[in-house]
Amino acid sequence: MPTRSDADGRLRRSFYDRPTLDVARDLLGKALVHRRGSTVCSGTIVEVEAYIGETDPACHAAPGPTTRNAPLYGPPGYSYVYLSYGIHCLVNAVTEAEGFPAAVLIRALEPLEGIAAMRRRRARATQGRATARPQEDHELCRGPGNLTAALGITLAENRIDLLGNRLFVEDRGILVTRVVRGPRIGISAGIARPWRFAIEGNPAVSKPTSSRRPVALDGPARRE
DNA sequence: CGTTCGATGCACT
DNA sequence: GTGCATCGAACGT
Repeated sequence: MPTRSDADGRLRRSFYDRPTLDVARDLLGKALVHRRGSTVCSGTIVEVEAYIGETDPACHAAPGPTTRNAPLYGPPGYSYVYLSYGIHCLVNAVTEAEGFPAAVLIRALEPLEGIAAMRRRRARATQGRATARPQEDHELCRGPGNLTAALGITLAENRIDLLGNRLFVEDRGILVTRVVRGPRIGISAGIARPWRFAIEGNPAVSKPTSSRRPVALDGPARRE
């Protein structure tokens, strides 16, 4: 079978040019890396969600092509970053063939490199607000808005090639065995689709509302 | 345990 | 003008 990463472990275009659910599951355990100048921040991807096509009511492509969602219709292996609730930038990896709008939202990382920079950025992001600063390392990138703040990913990182040297994903040989799967978080439509994946038991995984608990992939079927 | 709510910017109707 | 793929504190039961 073809390798989907290069000699350095960088994921190739062919990794992203696949069914989105496969890409989502396979992104678990990979390392997301952001370089800004000499500052490098990275973390192991521990939680993702898939957004697939115009028929997925929670996907930004649901209304058809617009200015904002244009990256979803572009080639796979590009970033899609947008502003959520006027406060947080959320980062996706575009998947599937060009023309089919789909992506994987990166929801949580376990910090690897650049932890001091992550703490600085998170502290800056909470300035002027009565919000507690993260104490433990695994809190730095827990949640899609938190991880972009920690890594310094902004709208300036929208629609950039994930095969470049600025924002990319690496295979560092981590084998993920236990995966939990459940409904996506924070959406009002499309809740029935279990398109959220996370590494079981990882402390950096964001906490869903109790009514939306994930279930183990191997576990018993969950009642609707 | 659970739900509510403010902060905040912008794409979209 | 409306509604978010959020976060975390505050408050209700």
